[in-house]
Amino acid sequence: MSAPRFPHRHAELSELADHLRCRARKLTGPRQAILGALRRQARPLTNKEVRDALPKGDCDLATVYRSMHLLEEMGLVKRFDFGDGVARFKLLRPGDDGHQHHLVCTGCSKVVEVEECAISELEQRLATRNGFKAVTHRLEFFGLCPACQ
Amino acid sequence: MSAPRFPHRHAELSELADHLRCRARKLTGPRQAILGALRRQARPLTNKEVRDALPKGDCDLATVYRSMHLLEEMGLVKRFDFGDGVARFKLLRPGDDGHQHHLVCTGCSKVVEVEECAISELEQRLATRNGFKAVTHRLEFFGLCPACQ
DNA sequence: ATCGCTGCAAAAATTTTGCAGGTAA
DNA sequence: TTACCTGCAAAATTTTTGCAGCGAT
Repeated sequence: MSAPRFPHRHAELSELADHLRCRARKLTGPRQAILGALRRQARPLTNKEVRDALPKGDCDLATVYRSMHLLEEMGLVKRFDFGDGVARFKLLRPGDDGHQHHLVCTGCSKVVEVEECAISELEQRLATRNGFKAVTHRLEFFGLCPACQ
Repeated sequence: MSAPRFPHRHAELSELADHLRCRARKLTGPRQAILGALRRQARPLTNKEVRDALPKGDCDLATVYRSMHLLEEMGLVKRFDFGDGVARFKLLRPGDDGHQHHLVCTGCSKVVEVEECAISELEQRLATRNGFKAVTHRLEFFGLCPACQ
């Protein structure tokens, strides 16, 4: 009868279960494990990093790719592209639309989250001026972190 | 003795020649052809698009890749990443630092250039606050163009 | 008992590299 | 002549797909 000790964990797991049920998808071990790996890391992870974060043999790389597509479709995970040819994914908390940007060190790949976003006005203006609909944007910053300078 | 009829073309070619000479590189047919292909298209092109824009057999795909690296190093070309896993390149005019952003149609890949950039202030703030040096950014907008809606 | 899911392996797609011969300087 | 460049082919990387068996519902 007591409140759960780790409300986040349970909320996320049941959220996953709900999303899966809606689409007649199944709550499997690999999917929970992948979600767990993403939860343990604040920075966006590549598919390989996700697999390597799991106990050896727990999940095939192809399954990670497939799960990421699914989680992305369901809006539980957001894809990032830091321009080095590898996709990265970050877990979204409930109510988080994933619209943060990042400051990425070109030396060590350290990632700092950027809260501010000063572009919605420009985005709106562009959409109107060019007749585009459903306009979104991607913004990432790159530089050398103190340790890498 | 008359002024050249196509000052752009000659300016770009001699600029290419100059940059190449500086680095003890050679002005070859494929390199001129690639520059020509980029000049003919306003939108950023992928390596394959560049090769396919050239007369069949004029230039090997590997040579396009190698040339793009070189042209990018020399600052004659800018690399873009629209998040679909393929690199794109655009010719830079002299004095153009390539710092424009784009509004890309997710339907047909049409690209609109965006003149404004309202982020230098935020960029500066981020650099200072986090101790990063040499901070740059990438910003792209995505949406559905009028024809694709 | 269904379907969906997984691992394994093969295939695709993009990009890089090695090498022998050719070419600009 | 010398060093760079090119085409061809092979390799390396990242991502997708086919398939037979396993597993969640």
